[in-house]
Amino acid sequence: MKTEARLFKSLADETRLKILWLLSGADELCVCDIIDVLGITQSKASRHLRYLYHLGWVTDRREGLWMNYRLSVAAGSNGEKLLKILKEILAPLPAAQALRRHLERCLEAKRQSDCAGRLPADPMAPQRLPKP
Amino acid sequence: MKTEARLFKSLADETRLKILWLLSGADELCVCDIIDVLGITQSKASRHLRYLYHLGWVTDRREGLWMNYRLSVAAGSNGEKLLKILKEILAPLPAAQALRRHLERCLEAKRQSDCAGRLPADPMAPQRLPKP
DNA sequence: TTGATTTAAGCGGTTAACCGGATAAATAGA
DNA sequence: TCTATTTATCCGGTTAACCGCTTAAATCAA
Repeated sequence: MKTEARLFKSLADETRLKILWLLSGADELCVCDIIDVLGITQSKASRHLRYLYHLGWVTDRREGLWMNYRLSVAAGSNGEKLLKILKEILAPLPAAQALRRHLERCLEAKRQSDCAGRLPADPMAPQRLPKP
Repeated sequence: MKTEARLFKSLADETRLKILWLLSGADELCVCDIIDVLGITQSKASRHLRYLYHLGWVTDRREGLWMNYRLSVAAGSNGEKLLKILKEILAPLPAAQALRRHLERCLEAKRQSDCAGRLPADPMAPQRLPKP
């Protein structure tokens, strides 16, 4: 039953809760998205994402310099059940809703400003603007 | 969201998981029941039960020397949802099933010997009031 | 009152979790 | 190649969690 306690422990941290919440509303996010939206240090974001990765909550996908993470819970698994409850618990919270909106704003800003330079879509866009 | 992280943290301990599991299969248990079934120290059992009490997982009811605890999750609450998932997660585990059987054996022994297990090995000693 | 019994809480010690800052690794472009 | 950018990891320091032992509090019987 130590395994099950560890599963709950992976949800016993506010930052990880927020990360899972954000990922549950976006198909894929990179580390710098998490950094921007949550306003946390790079080491903190990366550490928690690797933590979730090693526990099987997320998968990683490299795309050039960026590492993208997305939720990965098998249908019928304990993780899926817990994630469902987690969403039910967080959904009514104003703080959680604000986080979702903040994420959308950050993603939109990224699309417009530059980081579209990440995608080989627009060769006319200025390459890699400095981040604030 | 700190509150929600704390809620998951209350399940991030193997002993508390076992206690909730036992309580979910018995209407009421006293501290010494937990001690016997889990084979843990008195301070450990009491500490975790008070922890669960202060978080609203259980209620207490004094009955003479004994303090009885029972689950207390409001219908539709986050706690009720989590408890449901917890039971689904633990139910198929052999360790959890064995725990349930062990609890039944302990309770049966207690019923038969009329609390003898908790008293000094003196058959002539005055009997304490039997528990309903 | 005294003594026995159960439980809660206090006390120190150990371990684990979390953090920020620094560094290393990986990648891409010049 | 060299440089810039992103991410992962390492390093230490701090805090929080958990534990066993002990003591205090509550209860009941003699």
